[in-house]
Amino acid sequence: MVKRNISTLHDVARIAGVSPGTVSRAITRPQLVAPKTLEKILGIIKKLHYFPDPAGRNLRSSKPTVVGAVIPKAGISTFAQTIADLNDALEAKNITLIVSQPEFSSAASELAAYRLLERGADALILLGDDHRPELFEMLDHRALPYLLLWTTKKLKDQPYVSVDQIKAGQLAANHLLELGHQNFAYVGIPLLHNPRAAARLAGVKKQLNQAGILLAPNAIIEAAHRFSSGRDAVERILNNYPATTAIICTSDYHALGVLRGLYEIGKRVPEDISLVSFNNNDFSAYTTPAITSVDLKQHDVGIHAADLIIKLMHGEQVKSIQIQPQLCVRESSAQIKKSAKKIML
Amino acid sequence: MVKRNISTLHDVARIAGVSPGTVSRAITRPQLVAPKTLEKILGIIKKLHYFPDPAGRNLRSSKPTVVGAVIPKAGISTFAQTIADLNDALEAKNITLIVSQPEFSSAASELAAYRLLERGADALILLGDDHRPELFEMLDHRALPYLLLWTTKKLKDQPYVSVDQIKAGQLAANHLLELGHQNFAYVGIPLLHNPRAAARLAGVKKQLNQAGILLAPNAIIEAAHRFSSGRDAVERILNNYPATTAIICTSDYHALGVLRGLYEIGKRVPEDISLVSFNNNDFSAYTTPAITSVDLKQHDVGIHAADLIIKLMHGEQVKSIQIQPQLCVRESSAQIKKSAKKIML
DNA sequence: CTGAAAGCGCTTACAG
DNA sequence: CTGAAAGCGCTTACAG
Repeated sequence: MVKRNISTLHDVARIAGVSPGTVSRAITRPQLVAPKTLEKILGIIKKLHYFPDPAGRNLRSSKPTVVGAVIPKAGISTFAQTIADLNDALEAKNITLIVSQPEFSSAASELAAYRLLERGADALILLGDDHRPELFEMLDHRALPYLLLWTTKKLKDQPYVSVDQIKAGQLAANHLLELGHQNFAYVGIPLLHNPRAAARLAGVKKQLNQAGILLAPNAIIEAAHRFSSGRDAVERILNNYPATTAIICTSDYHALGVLRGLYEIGKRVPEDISLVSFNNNDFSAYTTPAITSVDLKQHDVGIHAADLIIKLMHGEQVKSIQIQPQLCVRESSAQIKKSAKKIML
Repeated sequence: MVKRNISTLHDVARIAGVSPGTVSRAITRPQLVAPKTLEKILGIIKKLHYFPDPAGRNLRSSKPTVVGAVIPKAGISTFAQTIADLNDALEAKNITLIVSQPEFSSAASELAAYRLLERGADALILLGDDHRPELFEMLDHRALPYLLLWTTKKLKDQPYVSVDQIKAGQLAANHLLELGHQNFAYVGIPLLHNPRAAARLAGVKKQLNQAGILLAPNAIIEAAHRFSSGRDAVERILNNYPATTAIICTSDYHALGVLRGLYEIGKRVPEDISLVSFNNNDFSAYTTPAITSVDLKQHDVGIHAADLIIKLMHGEQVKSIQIQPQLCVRESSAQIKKSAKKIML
């Protein structure tokens, strides 16, 4: 271990010829200190490069200063933008964010939550709503505020910031229906462990069903959340269901892979096949063709989450937020060709 | 503020009928405690959901547990992957990473560094080598270990994990030279504030000069680090320097934009123009055409950084690491066409 | 193997 | 406006 050589509040007090209490007040509530004393103390603080040891401070004051976030890995850094936004917004309020990104499993998440608390988290941000009740009992018992992100169930008693995933699915499907498509395939993250992706698919099905269209089970391809899985899915789609004229991808990562796969076998997008996806990643407007995508508003999630968790830490009541997704139409989706329609009929 | 309701070490001791010291030992050095006592204590700890308050623990033991990282924003989340890798590797050693992403300026970085220390950082990771000496004096004075990431100067006394950016530039230029190109343009991040991008460009120029080729000043386009800037640069390139057959982009973000820009004006890649870039982002292998890119090994940087900062926190000597970049040839670069050669002669 | 005691660096009523 | 004192929750020699 490295030996430290740090001046303490007592050092400052000794040199300034005042009591430690006065130095403490000079830092935390300067209006309580006489201007001349204050000036002298601040000068010494500056000269010594002194600042309060957070351990001592926390022990005494118990103001919440640390938010822990459990954000499981989802194959690709899906949530990087939200984490960055959250970090920025919390830092602006002098709150520290500590993040744990365990593998995707509820046991690993729960362990990660405990570890964050042991490392000093005063509040917790958790992904999804698939947690054991014991975890919430413990949080309640310790009166630890927490916030759920990207939940898919309607929660009554637990504060959350979520995106209407069903609506997102409906927007995607509706867009393609309006363009005249009737033969759909779907490429998605394995649904079992991802209620958000499952909800998007549910929205897609719902909208298709309203139009009297059934999404055939073998037209649903589950694939790991990687570009390569998207590419590899293309062959299976066209084998399983050659009439496909529209593909819906559960994320832009899949979509870029699918785009690549279609290019490799010589299918043109959108002339032969239309493609719609979710997330509206930063790259989606610049691929060729640019990807039509439903924006899931990651940025807004981060901003609202910071806002709500801070309020919760201050003991305030809070209203959960359901964010509305937004369709961004680009080049990968187009009116179905008459020839394709004929083949189908 | 929320009121807490947490059992302390004293509560555990009281219920177990032992002294607080014994409970502390049961947690930190169980081999010093009699098995029967230990069992009883651990049972109560479990029942009470007790875990030690890190504030109390830190105050007393002064073992380093928190690493702070100052990673300025670079337009896009360039460093997200490295931060995630670093976080994972540190978490595995029970070290907490706290990150600050200030705007790109050395004053903002220095302030961020101080803020991280005030929030409990026991060691610091800093980006680049453009820091005021006062910062290092302060760190030395407090015996705080620190590590520099992505430096471009050769440092003797300061530990760093860096990538050989000049070499990266040379690899890119050399690849295109071998393909017969002689008329180059460059699209890059504004060089003034980005020594890494500047070093890559220096490598490019060096390699070109060895081949007797001069990169014309108006063939160097500086652009903000966004996809759109890459796209917008295309027009300027072809206006400034119509003979261009090869474009080097300082990042894959620019490259995707440039690809898009070239597509929009009807230039084919690589038939008309070859494109080489840096970073080897995850999407680069899946665009159409796939982007030839020099891998800057972000993942390795994160892993090595975690390793070194942990050693430094334990007071160990450490050898700085210079990572070698690696060229990944894909579809965006090709042998120059004879016709293009003729035009140039 | 265990307990009593001191103390880590701070903050905060309390008294003056 | 300031000081003396208590104490936040823990760990760690020290003594037994």
